[in-house]
Amino acid sequence: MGDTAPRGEAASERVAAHLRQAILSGEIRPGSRIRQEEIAEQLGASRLPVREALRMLEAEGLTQLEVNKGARVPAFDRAQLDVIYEMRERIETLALRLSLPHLTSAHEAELYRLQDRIEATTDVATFLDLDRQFHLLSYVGCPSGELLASVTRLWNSTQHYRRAFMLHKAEERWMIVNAEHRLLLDAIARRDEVDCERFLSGHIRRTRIQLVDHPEIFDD
Amino acid sequence: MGDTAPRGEAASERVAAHLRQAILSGEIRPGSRIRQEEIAEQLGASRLPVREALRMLEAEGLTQLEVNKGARVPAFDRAQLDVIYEMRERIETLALRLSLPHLTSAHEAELYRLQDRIEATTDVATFLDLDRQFHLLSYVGCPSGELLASVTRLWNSTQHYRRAFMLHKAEERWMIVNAEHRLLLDAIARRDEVDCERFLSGHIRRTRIQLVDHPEIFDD
DNA sequence: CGTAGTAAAAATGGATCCATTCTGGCGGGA
DNA sequence: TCCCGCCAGAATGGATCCATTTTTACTACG
Repeated sequence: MGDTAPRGEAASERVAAHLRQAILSGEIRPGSRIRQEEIAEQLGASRLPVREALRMLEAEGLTQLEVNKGARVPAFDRAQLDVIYEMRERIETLALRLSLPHLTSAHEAELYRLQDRIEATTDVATFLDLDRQFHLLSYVGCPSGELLASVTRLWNSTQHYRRAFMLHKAEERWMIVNAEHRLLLDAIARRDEVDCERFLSGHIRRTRIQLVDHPEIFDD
Repeated sequence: MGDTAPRGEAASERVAAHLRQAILSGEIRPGSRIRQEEIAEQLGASRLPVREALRMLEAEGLTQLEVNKGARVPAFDRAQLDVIYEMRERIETLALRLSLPHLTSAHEAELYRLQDRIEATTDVATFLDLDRQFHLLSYVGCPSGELLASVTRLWNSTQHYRRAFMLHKAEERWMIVNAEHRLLLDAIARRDEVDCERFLSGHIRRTRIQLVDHPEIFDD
């Protein structure tokens, strides 16, 4: 290796972090195969921590491993993505409800700051990242690690299709998302459970409907 | 090794199957540490497929791995289990709704047969196993693998606490569960989405409330 | 010309060995 | 007496090497 320090951090976690970034950024596309020794050589590690990392990412919904057939990034068709969004609707509204009482004013301020940055950017990659940060931050008060892990898995699974969608209908989508975020933000600031649930489930439902209506997104 | 055939099946999957059974049956209790070489020696394999298996089970919610600290079976307190049951309420009603249109009469017959066996048994371990089979079978028509995996994870996480609960309040719980199962079964046979959702969410909610009300279950 | 069979190449799974990190018990000092 | 630090044993993480499976490309046959 010679560049990064093996001290202090587990090699498998470094590999996992690298692959996680590569998959979420779209560098590695859904359906494509991930060759262990290719990654190992690329990161200056042996194949073993790579296998370990691929298993870690499997628990996060970012890879799928089959015996003797290697690892792939899972790909979804319209029907499958539709279900994932219905899961998001139910899981994330629960997460927000449980998070709401524990959100501090610091969290609130950070949410507003994130939304300002979302409205300021014109870059799709930045938008996707900030949008993800925005929602996940709103769940940060949630006292259940299991629930947060589920939410993260769902976001991981949808990441690629959100990007494909934004690349098509960016300008229109931008405005809708921002309007819905503002409504949600104010409901959060008011600690209004009912409005939070209403706005969030509506936000996810409308995204789902629009997303599934674009066949060109699913050209794999 | 010398006893089991390494042919045809991956060693890591054999190890995973063994550990899965051991954890779900309560042989390995939540919170307890799982030593890699102990399992490896016990099953006549090296430590590598054991690590692999532990990672697989992590994706199923049956183990938790920490760097340099080994693997543990996750344990939950009352608040955490409460959240898991709220997730079950939302996720499983969705799974049943999506499964319902694809259930065949053969599935129905098998569900009735399972319920008959549930009512016939007096053994807690058998009851837990059949109850799990009953519910998971009702979701088998669900077209989404992600959703089924989520449901399975939730059942894995609750398994130990269901058992602890049944060991305490068995006779009372038995009758309630059976009554609720019969209502659910008939709703499934009628393909009645509304009643299915109502009976299932009620079933899970009442189980949650009773379960969380028993502090002795959480003595770890 | 297309397809099935086969063999070489590549990729994955597993075992053994070594390095690093955690754990637990002991002793010394405040 | 209690607490902190240190040392030995044990457990985990990683690297290299070998076996098995998959894949792919080539050849031969229909």
